[in-house]
Amino acid sequence: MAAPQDRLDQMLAKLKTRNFRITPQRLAILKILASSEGHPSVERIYKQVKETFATTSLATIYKTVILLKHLNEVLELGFPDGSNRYDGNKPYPHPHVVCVRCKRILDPDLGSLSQLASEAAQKTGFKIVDHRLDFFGICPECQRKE
Amino acid sequence: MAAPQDRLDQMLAKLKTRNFRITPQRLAILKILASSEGHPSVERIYKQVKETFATTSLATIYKTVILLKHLNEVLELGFPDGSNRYDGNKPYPHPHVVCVRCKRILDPDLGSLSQLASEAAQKTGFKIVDHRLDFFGICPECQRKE
DNA sequence: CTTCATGCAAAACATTTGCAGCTGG
DNA sequence: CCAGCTGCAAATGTTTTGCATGAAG
Repeated sequence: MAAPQDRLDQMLAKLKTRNFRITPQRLAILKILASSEGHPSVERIYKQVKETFATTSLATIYKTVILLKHLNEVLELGFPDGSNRYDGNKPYPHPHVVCVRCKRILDPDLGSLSQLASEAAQKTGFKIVDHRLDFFGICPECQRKE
Repeated sequence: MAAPQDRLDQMLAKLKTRNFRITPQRLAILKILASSEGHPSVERIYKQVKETFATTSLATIYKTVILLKHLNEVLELGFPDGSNRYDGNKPYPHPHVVCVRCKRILDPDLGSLSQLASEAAQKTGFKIVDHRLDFFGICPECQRKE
């Protein structure tokens, strides 16, 4: 996984290149996303930013996250129940393992996924440009609490 | 793929077993879902049902779809943009190929997915109970229109 | 300085809920 | 008959939008 500082610098560089401003609020959001081990939700980011900037609004978080998504600097993980989680650490498609109890999300290193993608392309004639792979289950910690 | 008639019968059987009533509206919804080649949205189901029952309400569609989801007779596919699509034909997890242009969704037959699941379980210690695999791309028809 | 971002509040949406009346079994 | 379903309308919850003010560059 990339060092958080690297990711932060990459994000900042992209914003500067595209002439978007670096505001204190944005910087705070970037920092959280760049080191997002926990794949935070918008609400979680909001609460963290408010610890530093008490007047920050949810709208600002949404606007920034959408901006970063369009710049391909954050990966959006939407779930059927409407919850959205964000990964600024690895902003490209990759498999996830989601605990259905505590909602923690991990990134396992899996081989042979690209193989599946070409199989899908071959069998359907689609030109594949993106993917999403989630496994749902119960994490070791929650299993212990059973 | 199961014959639509088989799926319809299975759904009806499950409803009867659990003592849920077979109303004309429900029957119409079941028929659509049982033969859901197109992975319809709630809105799409609503429009189709209204052709037969003009006074049907959206709430009824939602209630029925949620009921079927809880009975494991329909698979819900939620997407980050908030759109939900339903598959009553194969109500168990399976890979999808989604056209980002026309939104059509196909079911490719892919091997070696269970292999990935065990790899994920092994590497994370999770007890895997469900999964979701989507490939996004451009279908042959939309490629032709390029 | 000028333009863009912020933050508030209101709007927009999709989905859910409450409830009176209807109807399947 | 009568529990459960329907359909309406109102409520909900989340994300988006408009706009006046403020700050980045």
